[in-house]
Amino acid sequence: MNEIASMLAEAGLRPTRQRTAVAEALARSGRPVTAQALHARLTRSRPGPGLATVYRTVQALAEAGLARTFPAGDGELAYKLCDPGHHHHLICEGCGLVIEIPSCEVEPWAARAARRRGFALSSHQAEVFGLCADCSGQARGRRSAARA
Amino acid sequence: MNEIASMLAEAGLRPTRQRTAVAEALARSGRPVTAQALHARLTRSRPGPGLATVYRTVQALAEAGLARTFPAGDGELAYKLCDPGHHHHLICEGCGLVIEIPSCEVEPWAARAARRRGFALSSHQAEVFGLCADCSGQARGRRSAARA
DNA sequence: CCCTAGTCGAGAATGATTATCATTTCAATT
DNA sequence: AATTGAAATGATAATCATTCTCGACTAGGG
Repeated sequence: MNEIASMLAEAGLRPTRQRTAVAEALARSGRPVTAQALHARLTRSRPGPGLATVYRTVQALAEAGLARTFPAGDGELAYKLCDPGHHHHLICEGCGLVIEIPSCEVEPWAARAARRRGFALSSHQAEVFGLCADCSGQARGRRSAARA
Repeated sequence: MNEIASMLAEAGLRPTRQRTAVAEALARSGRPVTAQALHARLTRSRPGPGLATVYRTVQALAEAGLARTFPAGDGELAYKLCDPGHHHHLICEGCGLVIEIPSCEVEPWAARAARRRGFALSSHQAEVFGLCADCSGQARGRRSAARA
């Protein structure tokens, strides 16, 4: 019934209680989360999936193309539920918010760059970093309004 | 005297024997290498810098802007000596060859994408993947010439 | 030559990820 | 509702890259 559950099923993953919980938590967060953080969040109060299961689930989601990985600070990996199609990301350096950019105007540049050096193009990848409206607004407000 | 040594000195890193060895090995390789691999290579026959020193050195190089990091397979980090300026990379999925692409035609797209969603642009990053001339040539040759 | 900050190195410690394997659950079927 | 084989789970141990510790060492200025 659940939207999340059917998404799992379509990817060939049995929608178990644990997997659904992991995928839901991932969806709820909306920004990249590490497996560790996810596990902590899921087991803070109520009992939740085991750590190994969380790892297995996020990896399965990534393999199925339903999630993307982001390098998190040190060498850790963070995961985020993403649309399966090709897209890029706009990432807020303040709060970690991630927005998908569907249109791909990078393609021609990538093709040209590859061809020019004798490469057979296979794919490309691009991310844009900055401060989201909220975060840059806060930064500006802190100067002028100095609100309590 | 050494070119490598003076590069280190300019970055505020004392050009010790160990550091120079690490930087030279990195330069010799020309493609991303993990700290582990670098250490193995440096100590295979002759005695070389300790593992901790290799880690410290590649990190220092990265912080100084003389090296870039690449995610290597699993969660490991690989390092490669790079020009300090802004550039992108063309990466061969066959042999790991990395070519720097200096011109940045991605900038306007990144700026537009950010502005359109209220982001204050701070930076962007892009990589192109494919097969280099040699690797795609081999793939083709294997079919037609089947050379020994 | 002596001093001091910067370096080194060997090995212990850390911490994320993965493997193990007995147990449980799924879901299709009887 | 009971059966069943495969898939999934979880507690824990094992791995393995990376970082820390701290005593020894070095370079270069005074």
